[in-house]
Amino acid sequence: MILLKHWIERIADDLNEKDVPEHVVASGTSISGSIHIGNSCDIFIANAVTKALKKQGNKSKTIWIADDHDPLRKVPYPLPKSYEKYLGIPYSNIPCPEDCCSNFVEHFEKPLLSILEKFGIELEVFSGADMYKKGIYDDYIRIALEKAPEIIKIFNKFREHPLKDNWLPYNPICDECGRVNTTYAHGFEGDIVNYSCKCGHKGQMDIKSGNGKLTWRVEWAARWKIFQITCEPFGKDHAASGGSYDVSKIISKEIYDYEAPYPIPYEWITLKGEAMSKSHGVFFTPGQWLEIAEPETLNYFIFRSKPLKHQDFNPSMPFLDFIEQYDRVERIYYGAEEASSEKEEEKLKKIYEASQIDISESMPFQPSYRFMTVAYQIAGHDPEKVYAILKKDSQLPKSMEDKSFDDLQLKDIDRLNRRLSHVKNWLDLYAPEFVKFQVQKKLPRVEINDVQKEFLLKVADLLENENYTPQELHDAMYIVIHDLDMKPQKAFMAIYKVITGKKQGPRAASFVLSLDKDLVIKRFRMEE
RNA sequence: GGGCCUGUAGCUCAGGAUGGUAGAGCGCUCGGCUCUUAACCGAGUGGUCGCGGGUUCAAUUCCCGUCGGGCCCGCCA
Repeated sequence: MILLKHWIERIADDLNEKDVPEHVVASGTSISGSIHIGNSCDIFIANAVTKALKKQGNKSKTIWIADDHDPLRKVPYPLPKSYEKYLGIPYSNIPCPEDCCSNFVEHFEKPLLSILEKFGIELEVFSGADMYKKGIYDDYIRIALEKAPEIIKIFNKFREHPLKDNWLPYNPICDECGRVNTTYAHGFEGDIVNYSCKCGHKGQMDIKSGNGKLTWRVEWAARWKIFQITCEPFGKDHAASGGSYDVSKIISKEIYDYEAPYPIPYEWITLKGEAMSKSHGVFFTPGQWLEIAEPETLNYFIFRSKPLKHQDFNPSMPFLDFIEQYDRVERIYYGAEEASSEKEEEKLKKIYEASQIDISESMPFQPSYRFMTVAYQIAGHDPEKVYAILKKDSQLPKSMEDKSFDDLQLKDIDRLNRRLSHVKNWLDLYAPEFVKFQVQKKLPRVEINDVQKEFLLKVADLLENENYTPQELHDAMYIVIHDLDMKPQKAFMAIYKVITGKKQGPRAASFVLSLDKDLVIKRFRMEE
């Protein structure tokens, strides 16, 4: 039972076999637009591996390299078409689209880098463009140029159409048009490379200037050695046989004499069944995640299944199920709920552990996310009121049933507040219309029949004369319904119509009681 | 041409490395005073684990094959 290991631990176990002074787990992201939960997966995985290695007593760190020397290939959402003029130009040479950052790269990496701390992720940040400018790649470029014939041989093993004999694994940035994907380097002398560009320009450049780029598979291999990378997660596109990992692995060994890192290929995450696409605007970022839930829940999303499993993310209704699942796992972890089997318990605990940033001693307060979508719409962001609603509707865990709001610990109130803002954002951003309702400030224009009116009047009288618990009111209302010989559905509908203007709503009795009594009575009497 | 993932309850998916005929959530049904709702609580219901072989005392799990679904690489990175 304790033999069960999370896949992150297994990877750490494998890495533990390697005899290195320090593990370097690398992640890297192309800055081709907003960085979303799909392509920032490697950061989360890399961080988790580092954490697991440290737990074993190994020295380890996570690094992140911005692939910002790559050329722009597609204009990312939501930039205007006019950005097409930058196609082919390295990201690092493109201006900030909103004039808020020093350039394009900063504009898109800032939203990610600024929130990593919230996820408890520590990493060393590097810029590809910077590395070229500082000359870190220089020796590797020299080797690549000299060993170009060998590299061609390796590449050709995987190619249908062999590369030309004069091909060089290096692309200068054109002096004239600024593009890096339209140049062809055909010769070199020392550090000077001769090239021609599709724009018609023929030129020479010095590799030391940083105005050029190793071809990807060679760059990747060089990078492994430069940073002494021992492990790296990457998208499945790199992992296909004959793909870039296969080739870079050989380049690394034969050209740079470095053992390729332990690979962790991962599957892409789809959004409501659609492939995430930066150019089409179909994506969901870690920052957006934090608007609607705690950082641990994203970790849970990523770590609950093996990295090559397909995962779909849907922030709409299924998100509520997801959060409830997370809460359940949390309860199981803290022994507040029993899992269906020992095996399941073991597994879920492992996943929970892997998802936590700091594991708290006692179980965090879990005001039901789903229920709070209702409570919030009644009470707004008023934790005391919301707490009262939770209490009245038996939504509190046993240990809190008797506690009043004033008895709550600070961390519980904190948690309640945070979840309230998450729920608010979810309602604003992703909730479908049918779960939304609003207590109308004035009597909405509604059509209800005489029996329904009679029902409301009688209930108003009841409320005026007595204080009820939800159950008592519920029962009392049914007596009225019975007396009037009406369908319950019609009765409830009347309540919702005069209060929210809709035909449906939250469970009527507790809903009515959670509202201001005078308002309800007046409303039921159709007074205002 | 090569490779990966996937097929398990009505739906979404765990499990599979260490073989001993299966789990969750949602749904559904029922109950909670006559109890609406994708928003409450409780109980229950639910599967020849895609198909065919093989190994084995025993296969959902391992092996081979096959069919269906999704995706990646074929040089852009």
